[in-house]
Amino acid sequence: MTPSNSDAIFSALADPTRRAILSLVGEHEELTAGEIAAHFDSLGRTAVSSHLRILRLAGLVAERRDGRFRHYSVTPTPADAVVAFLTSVYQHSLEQLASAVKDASAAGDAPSDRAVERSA
Amino acid sequence: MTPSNSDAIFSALADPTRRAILSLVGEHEELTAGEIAAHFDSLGRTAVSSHLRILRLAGLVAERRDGRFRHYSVTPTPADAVVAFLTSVYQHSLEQLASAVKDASAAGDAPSDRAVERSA
DNA sequence: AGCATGTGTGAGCAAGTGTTGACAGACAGA
DNA sequence: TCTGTCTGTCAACACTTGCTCACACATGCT
Repeated sequence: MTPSNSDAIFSALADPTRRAILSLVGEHEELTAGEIAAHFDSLGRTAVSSHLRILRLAGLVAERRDGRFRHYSVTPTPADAVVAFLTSVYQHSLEQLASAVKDASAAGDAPSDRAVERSA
Repeated sequence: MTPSNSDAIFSALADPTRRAILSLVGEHEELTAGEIAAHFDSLGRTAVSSHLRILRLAGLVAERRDGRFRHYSVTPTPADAVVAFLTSVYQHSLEQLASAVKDASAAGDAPSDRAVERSA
């Protein structure tokens, strides 16, 4: 029994590169490791591979092996731990959070991590 | 202008101790640094102080100075960056996320980080 | 003023994390 | 089968992070 899955999830999310990878994969149906690595010039292939491994271990991405390729996709229901935590902390202002989610949903267009800067 | 606030937020959330502190503070209106430290026997007072500083810098907790005491409380609208990111990644299964939030809300009782283990 | 209390800060050390380079395995095509 | 491509893993390095100890600052009480 590992202590808690949320540890792995939050640790995985802590790294900006991994969040970028997750965003990138989320924008597509599936991406191969090579395609992902191609998007990060400043990063070596092995580095991307390592990040992918961590994301996979955290259950945030799924891996599908197809010949010599490995296709990655975001796991559909992964945010459980995150939502559970947010709930436990912000239960008081939960309606606010819910409406924030709704607003974000209405926006439709993926904000992409950078769009968050406005919340400075 | 700092590049992005989400970095600080996700980094702050990456540490289990800090999440525990955040949960603890969230369960109360306000807590002094000493009260918070008292809840973590395995942790020194200065360690808690350091975590508090990181949480404060990330904008996750607010500090109110009252005499020689410092009262900490969770910031009401901090999850913006988290929600924005989740949205960008899971926009496809966003309704699911919204309903998860609603369910958690309905549960009422704070799950507390540990309750997340079920999502293994 | 003097002392006790509540709390943050800086130095130093132990542990963890990310990146790179070299190597190994799996598969497709000739 | 042989070669090239796609990808993961291992060892080593530098960097970052968290913890403790000692000290400093501010406030309240006597």
